[in-house]
This record gives sequence, structure tokens and C-alpha cells, in this order.
Amino acid sequence: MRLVIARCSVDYAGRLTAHLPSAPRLILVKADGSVSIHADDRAYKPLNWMSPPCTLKEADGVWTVVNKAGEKLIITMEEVVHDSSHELGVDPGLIKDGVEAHLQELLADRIETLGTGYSLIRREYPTAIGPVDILCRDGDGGTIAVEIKRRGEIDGVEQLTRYLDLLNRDPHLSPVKGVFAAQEIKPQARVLATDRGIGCVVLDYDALRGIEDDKLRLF
Amino acid sequence: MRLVIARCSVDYAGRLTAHLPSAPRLILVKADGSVSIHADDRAYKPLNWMSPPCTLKEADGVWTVVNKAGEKLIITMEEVVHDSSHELGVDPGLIKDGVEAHLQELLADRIETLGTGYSLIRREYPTAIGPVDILCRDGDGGTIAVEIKRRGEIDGVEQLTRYLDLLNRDPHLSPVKGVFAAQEIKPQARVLATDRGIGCVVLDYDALRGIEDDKLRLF
DNA sequence: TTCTTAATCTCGTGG
DNA sequence: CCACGAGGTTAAGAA
Repeated sequence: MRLVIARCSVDYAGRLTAHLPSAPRLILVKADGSVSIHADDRAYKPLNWMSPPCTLKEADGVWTVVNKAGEKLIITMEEVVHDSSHELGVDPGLIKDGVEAHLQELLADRIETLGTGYSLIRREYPTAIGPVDILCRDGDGGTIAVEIKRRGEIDGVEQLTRYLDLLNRDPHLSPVKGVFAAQEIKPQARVLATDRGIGCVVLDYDALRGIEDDKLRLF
Repeated sequence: MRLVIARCSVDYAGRLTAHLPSAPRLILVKADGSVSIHADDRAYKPLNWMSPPCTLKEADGVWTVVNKAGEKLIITMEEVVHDSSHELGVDPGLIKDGVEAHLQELLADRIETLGTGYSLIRREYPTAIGPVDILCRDGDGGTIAVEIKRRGEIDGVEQLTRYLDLLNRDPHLSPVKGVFAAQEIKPQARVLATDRGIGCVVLDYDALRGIEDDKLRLF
């Protein structure tokens, strides 16, 4: 990892063209060859960057970074204030918890959360346009397609609607009803879902996990 | 901007919980108080971060970053290899070209690109669910709603479909046909659009801009 | 390789 | 403050 603090101007030509006027900035060159340029605000997003794989050439204070697609990042250095390099090695990586895949696992294991008598058919039920998160039966033996999101917005309702259209063309399954399950459902998504006869369920992640933990403790 | 290279472990508890095992990394503390943690690969995304506004407290090698929503980032420092601070000032910011807004401008100025006899009604035609990119008339006097994207995907077709549903409820406008215009249209989006009677047009940005450039040269 | 979907998405804009 | 759309989205996973 090479850290450079310098006054520089930057030009990018690729998916769009962009220009950064001359100013002091941080330039990061990482071990994989990637380059990013940061201002002194915002944690997440660099002002400009080039993702790996790419190659960097330095000549007369002009750095040219090119990738395979022919995108170019040109950094014109004016005043280098700091320049240091450090060996970091490969990072062991982030361990996450609480994402959609985990919600799906938890809900599949506790499908009765959706209602009395519910039973799982399968997770990731395959269709021509992609897998439905959960397919299950309700207490009356009817088929239910469940779409799970961390945050339920309009896109998720549209997605579930496409699945339902398709599933209902299959005479073996039809009629299939829809349930939109999320930790948080935005009002507009709820309105759209309700308008289309899709049920909405707010999931309590801690409660679902708590149930799982109780289960685990039994063994 | 403070640059710290250190062996550290990191815990995040907020929208999810996540953990980074001990390893050497770069920790960036920016002037706005934001903190990000980078490994030695990938230009764009930090391993962990806390967006501003947030506050940082250091105590006995443990850094605690908290934001207003109660999200927490805890960095346990083990071996500090480098620690330097630099004044950068406010960045003048990025100047962009080639985005959707520009495409919309160009197409509005050359609406005949869509077909002979086409004429602009207006850009950003307001509806209850948001503005339609372009509303225009075709050669036969029929009304056309145009949705413009840089990359045309299913979401864009859904969006246009919602606009068309709404516009066709207005007896002054109905019947309104749809055109999906993009620099690149994904196959699935094309299939969905065609299935719904929506026309697809691939835009040539350079050609549109070239036409504009020719126009400018006349004055 | 291409395509699809999730993301601690981020970031702007407008009501 | 929320809702919505765009992003050089990025990044991961499947076909």
C-alpha cells in the first residue's frame, strides 16, 4: 500500500469523462495495482478510482492508469507532500451477520412465523426468471411465494409480482398467493403490495434468531 | 486527513453486525470525522467505515466511532506502524459529462431520432408518481412517453410501465405509447418491453453529441 | 463470460 | 425528514 499526499489534477475517460481541478488530495496505490483518489471528506466513496486489474505508469509527474477495457485515469502531480509505502499482506476479510441470506434461512426454519399451519416447500424455488426466495403452503394447502428483503421497497414488490405471474401460469401450482417479508416495509411498497393482493409481514430478526438460539440449546 | 497504518481488529454493530479479525490495515480519519478501514486491495470499497456525521473517541488503543443512529464501529489497535496528519482543505469537486441528464437533453433536442415527424411536448413531464423523462408526439399525432437510461434494464421498463398506466388514465392524453431509450438495452429488458408493447431504441451518444456539435458550429 | 441481485450500498434532489 | 432515482454504482454468485 502506497500513500501519497499531493496537490494534483485528475482526468478520467471511460464510461464517462470527468475532471478534478488541481487541489491537495490523498492518492492510494494498493498491492493489486488499483488506484483511488480521496478528498478530506466522506468515508465511503473516492473522488476517482481505477479498479483492478489495471496498470500504472509514472512519467514526469504524470501517472497514467489504464485497465483492460481501455478506461484511463490520468493524475498530474504538482506538489508531493508525503509518499510512503507499507506491506500489509492479504486481509482475512469481513465476517457478516444479519443479511438477506441469513433472514431467508431463519424464516425457512420458522415458516410458521407467517401463520398457523404453514409448511415449507423449498427455499430458492427455481423459475425461468430466477429463484423464488421461499415457496410454502398455508394452513389451507394453498401455495404461497415469499419474497424476502432486508428493506422492503417497490422493487421487491415488482420482483414478487413477476414471480407470481409466472407461477400462476403453472396449473400444478396455481393459485399462488404472495407474501412480502422484510425487516422494514416502506409505506409505498406496502400500498403497492396490498393493491396487488400481496400480504406484508415485518420480520423481527432478533426474535427469529432468538428462536434459533433456543433450538440450538436443545441439542 | 489522518493516515494510520496499524494491526487492528474491528467490530461493527449497526445495520448489521460484522467483525474483522486482527490484521495490518490502513485507517483513514477525514476532516469531517468520518472513518474508513482499507485492506491492500480494491480501489473502491473500504472493509469497514462510518459515514459522517459521527464522533471518534480514543481510549487505551480502542477507537470507538458512533453516529446519530447509534451505529458503532470499534477499532482495537494492536501495533501502530505509521500515523501522520495532513491539511488538505475543501475539494473543488468532480466535473462530469455523459450521464443520463445529458442524454435526455441531447435526445430532446433531436427528438426526430425516434422517428420521422416526432415532436417534443416537454422534458420532465410531471405526473403524480414522478416526472416522465420525455413526452412527445409521433408522426401520426399520437402521444409517446419516453424513458431514458444509460443502461436499459428491467427496472426501467417497470418504471415506464407505471407511467404509461397513469398517463393512459388521462382522457386528454390517452392513448399513450411507450418508448424505452438507452445506450444499451439488456436482452431481458427488451423482452419485457416488447411483451408490453413498448418500443426499444438504442441511443448512440457520440452520434447525438456529434449532431449537437454540428449545430453549435453553425452559430 | 454474461447476467442477476444485494448492498452497512452512497449520493443527490425534490416534496 | 422521507421517498425516489442514478451511479464510472461495486461485488458476489449462478448459469
